[in-house]
Amino acid sequence: MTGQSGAARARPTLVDVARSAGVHPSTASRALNPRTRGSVSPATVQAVLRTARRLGYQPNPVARGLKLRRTFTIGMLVPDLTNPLFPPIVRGIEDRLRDSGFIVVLANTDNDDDKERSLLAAMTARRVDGLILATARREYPLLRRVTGAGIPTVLVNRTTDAATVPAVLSDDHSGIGQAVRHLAGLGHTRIAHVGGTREVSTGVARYQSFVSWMREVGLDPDPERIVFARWFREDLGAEAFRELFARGGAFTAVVCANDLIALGGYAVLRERGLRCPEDISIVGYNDTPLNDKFSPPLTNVRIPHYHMGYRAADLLLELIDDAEATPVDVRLKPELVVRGSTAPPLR
Amino acid sequence: MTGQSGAARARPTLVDVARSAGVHPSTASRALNPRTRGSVSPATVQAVLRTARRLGYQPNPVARGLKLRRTFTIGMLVPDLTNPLFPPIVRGIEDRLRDSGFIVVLANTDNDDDKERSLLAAMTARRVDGLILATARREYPLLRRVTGAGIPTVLVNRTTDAATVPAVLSDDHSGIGQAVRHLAGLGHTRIAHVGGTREVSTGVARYQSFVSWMREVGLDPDPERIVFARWFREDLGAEAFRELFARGGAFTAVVCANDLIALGGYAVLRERGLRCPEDISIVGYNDTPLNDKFSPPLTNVRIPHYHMGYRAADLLLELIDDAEATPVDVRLKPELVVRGSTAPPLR
DNA sequence: ATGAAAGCGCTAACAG
DNA sequence: CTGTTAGCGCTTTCAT
Repeated sequence: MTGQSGAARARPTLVDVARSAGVHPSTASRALNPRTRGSVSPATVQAVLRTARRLGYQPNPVARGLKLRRTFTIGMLVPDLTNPLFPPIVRGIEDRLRDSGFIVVLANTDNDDDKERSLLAAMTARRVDGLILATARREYPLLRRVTGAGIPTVLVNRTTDAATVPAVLSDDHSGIGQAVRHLAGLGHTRIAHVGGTREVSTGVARYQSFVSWMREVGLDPDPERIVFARWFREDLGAEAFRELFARGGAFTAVVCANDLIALGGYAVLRERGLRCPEDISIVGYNDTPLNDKFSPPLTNVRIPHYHMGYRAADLLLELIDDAEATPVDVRLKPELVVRGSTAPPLR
Repeated sequence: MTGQSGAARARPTLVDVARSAGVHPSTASRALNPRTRGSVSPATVQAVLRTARRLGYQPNPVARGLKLRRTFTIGMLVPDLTNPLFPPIVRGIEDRLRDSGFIVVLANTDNDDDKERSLLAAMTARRVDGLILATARREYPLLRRVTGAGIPTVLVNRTTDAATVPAVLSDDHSGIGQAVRHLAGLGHTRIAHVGGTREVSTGVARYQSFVSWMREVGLDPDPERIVFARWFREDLGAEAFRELFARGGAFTAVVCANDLIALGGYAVLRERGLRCPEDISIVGYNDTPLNDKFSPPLTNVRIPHYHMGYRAADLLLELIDDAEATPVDVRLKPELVVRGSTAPPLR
């Protein structure tokens, strides 16, 4: 392992290309830029392009950005990349942005407000051209700072109560509806809900949808059968399940606000010697990878995460192009995936 | 949802601060920069600092970078972020780099050479200050282009045969050794190996370590019991397991080159009505999340992914600071995690 | 200790 | 169609 000597032969600049092609730098600039190329004689364009290629010229986006006041960079904040929810979103964003010449700067906030604040400061200091945030809470004061600074921003996966920026979400009302109808169709009547934290939009939306769909199908959304995990985590999901059992009410199925919570449910059923789906049916939410490998394989609502990221990038690009654009929220349809964790109640 | 008006009140520049503090821009610059602050009178420093704060001045790293020929940005390439192996590595890198004022630009290559080439070009064009690559193959010509361009580069997780740049790896020899000794200790003698692709360093290293450790513990690494998955994927792992069975040899345990392959093994055992661990013990590699949720919970070798990323960032920072540094490879120790997929052979 | 001047690499009026 | 000029925001000699 030797050091990386490699003489870093100076990269040719636009001036080098211009000189070598015998034209003025601004002419070279125009020839190189497809948008302005029209105002340069074809012959000159050819000459410039050829020498640029010969010299291995690559424009310097930093210098370009300094002049244009753009960085061709967008910032993305996620709570925690190791949550399997986020990688597909990030991929969707990156795939969409790449084609437009943007790059993605990624950072994790760990749901830590101070960290998020300083990350946001770092990104605005770097003059990112836009921001995609997967970290929204219903109460989200930090958002004002970035929109106030005039940075185009879109939310993904979660939104705020005071919806001031466009968001790309999945349609939780539809998703929970599919779950509830599936269970009702199987013959369940006493269906419980283990919600996620109501601090974030998905937590409330799924809870509210649960209540409204239960009524819709003619069942009773008994508050006794509704509990909330303090966060979307397996251990806290388990905690919530224990509370549900502790209340002593009867139920034969439970709709969980996400997969991790459902997994916590699996653990608690095992603790109590209950079988899934024979004794209790469970449905998860998100369709994170490997859900089909658990025992039993988890029935759940699949959210198009990759697609959500892709659309969020779309929206952001629009916003960057035209600050006056007034894009609306995008709500993608989820889809129920029936596997082994749901079955008719024993009776 | 209304557009984001927000009047983007012009950010104050260094000149604004200087004027407002009644000094020359260069003095303001010196006062703001901790390194040059010494050559400015304390009074002036105070004045500048105060007005900078009052105006909410944030230095523009783009302009700064143009002058300094640095971007305070490092590029990171992963094959596919949705592979649970990579998020913790990325987090380790980001956490380490953040403190030094660097940001991370992330991109996925999907093991596609063209994509990787163009991504690398995009990153060098942007003058990233360094590169961390998790995409190395044993034969890796692309690497020359970046080292040739003088960009400090560190490999993580995998390395190349011609080790020309430092790499942060896990010690596969140790890891496979722990797996083999665990199985041998349980009483297994006919142990098989389902390797990963030999295109990448981890594939060969684990294979070679398997052979040498089998000999070490006095067992026969029969080639009949060694197969390779074409890639580290569940379906291809299953394919390899089928081939292993098709060969007709006897074996009571198998060491897999990674977790996904082990999962493929689970599926094939089920196909054939075989039980794990009663009929066949299986050990995985990586300790990706949820390995403890499968049935049976997967015994495997845990790799300190987060830490690997962290150290890679460390190394890169050193390299950036001192191009003449000749850092060596770092090899982190893995650790066997025994769960339910291994047991003594029935005999 | 501070100011003057130049320049990083590029683009965009403005002339001609 | 092409060249001239100026400047994005910052740092750094070089003077003073």
